[in-house]
Amino acid sequence: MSQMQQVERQLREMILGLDIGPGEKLTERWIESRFGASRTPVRAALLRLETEGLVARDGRGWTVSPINLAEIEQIAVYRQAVEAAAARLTAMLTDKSGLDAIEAMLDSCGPDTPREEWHRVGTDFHVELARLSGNEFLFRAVRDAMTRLSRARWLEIRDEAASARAWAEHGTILTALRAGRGDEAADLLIRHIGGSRDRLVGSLQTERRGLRARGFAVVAA
Amino acid sequence: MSQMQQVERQLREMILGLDIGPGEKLTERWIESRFGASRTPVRAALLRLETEGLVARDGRGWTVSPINLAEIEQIAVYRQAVEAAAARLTAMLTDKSGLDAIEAMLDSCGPDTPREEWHRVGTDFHVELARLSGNEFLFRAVRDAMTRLSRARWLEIRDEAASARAWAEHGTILTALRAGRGDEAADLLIRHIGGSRDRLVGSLQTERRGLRARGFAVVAA
DNA sequence: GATACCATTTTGGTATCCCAAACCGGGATA
DNA sequence: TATCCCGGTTTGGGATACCAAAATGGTATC
Repeated sequence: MSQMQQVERQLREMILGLDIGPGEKLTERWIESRFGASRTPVRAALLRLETEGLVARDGRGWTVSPINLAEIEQIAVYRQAVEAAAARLTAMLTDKSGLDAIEAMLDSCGPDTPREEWHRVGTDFHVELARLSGNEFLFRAVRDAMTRLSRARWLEIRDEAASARAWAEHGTILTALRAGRGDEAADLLIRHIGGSRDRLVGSLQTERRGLRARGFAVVAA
Repeated sequence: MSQMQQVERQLREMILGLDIGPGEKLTERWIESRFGASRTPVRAALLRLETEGLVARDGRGWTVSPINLAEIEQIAVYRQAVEAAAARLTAMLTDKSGLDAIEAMLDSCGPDTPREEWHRVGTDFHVELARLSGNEFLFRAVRDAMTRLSRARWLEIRDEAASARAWAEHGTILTALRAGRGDEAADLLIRHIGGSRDRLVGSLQTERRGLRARGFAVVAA
């Protein structure tokens, strides 16, 4: 694997893992020394992460993108559009094996599953569903949206009840899809995403003070 | 403006203007000498154009993305999802001045308007409509989709009747939006995009032999 | 104590150099 | 004639040097 890809992957992991806080300044030279690569691959990695929305230009320099509540709300609307469309396509599939795989993935999460895994599976549910649609653009849209939401979702304070409800909603969506009821699945998905957004934004607004205290930039809605 | 941005803009224009044919090989050194910049800004420009889908990796090297009929059909589905969502948002606006501006843009095209201008306005109708939604992600999605479609739309053989019909559809969509009938506008938009896609793909399939003769790579659906 | 100003350092933008791998063309061979 | 092989050339990936602009920090001034 090329160094550019390595730098990109490691830097993305540090950003998504909050090892570098939202809003923090980045210098090409720091990244260079941190990962033992020269500026050429570093710049390439930054350019790509910029298109992913994980890094942003700040004047002449670079910044880890802040958590942006307005953006989170806009992404929810965007997701509702593309995930509903993907669901309608997926419901028309005759081969249900893809749905089985997604269900197995959901079922693999139990009470003792680490939080990290819940986070990943909760993301992959949506991404893999979009992939099943067979439409590359819908898939990328969902994947990129979930990437942008990743840090916010990680910072969210989720109560047990909310998590259980979300998982139940995933189940009903799968059931509708398996039965070929695309419109119903789309509708459920839209409500599910709306609910997620409300809880997410609410949680972050509550937590805002604490997050700022940790040095995380949180931009208001 | 930085050289990277200049190279990016000029190269994009050459690709969209078919000065460099779809499928053609690109070398960083050729671009470097062509635009009088060094490889650093050239590489940055290529990385960005890659995310726009105008340029693709070909093994170790670079290629101008071919015209891809399968991609065009997938983009249509994607557009239907995001443009319908944008239309529903736009219909809820109380301020109709944005719609007035779009209508004025449409009206500025007359019988003696150059083809280039029709192409641009036909694109901007959709992009500006999405911009009015106020949702940055829907806007970018439409803008990027239209960019990817640009070359194919330019190569399309459009008969007078089809163009007139498309323009009439634009008008009815605006009317529905102005009246706040978002669902109707969304439905009209979905049909409009579907019709565009059918004519576009049909035209390209008919033209395929001729396009190949011009050295343009056209990938089948 | 606050502020304006200047010297120094840092930083991103660019040009250029090196290298290993891929590519290409021609000649030998079957 | 078709195929294989080999060496020279090209090419992208990476490293580094240089520069102008921006940030920084300390100092003199009010």
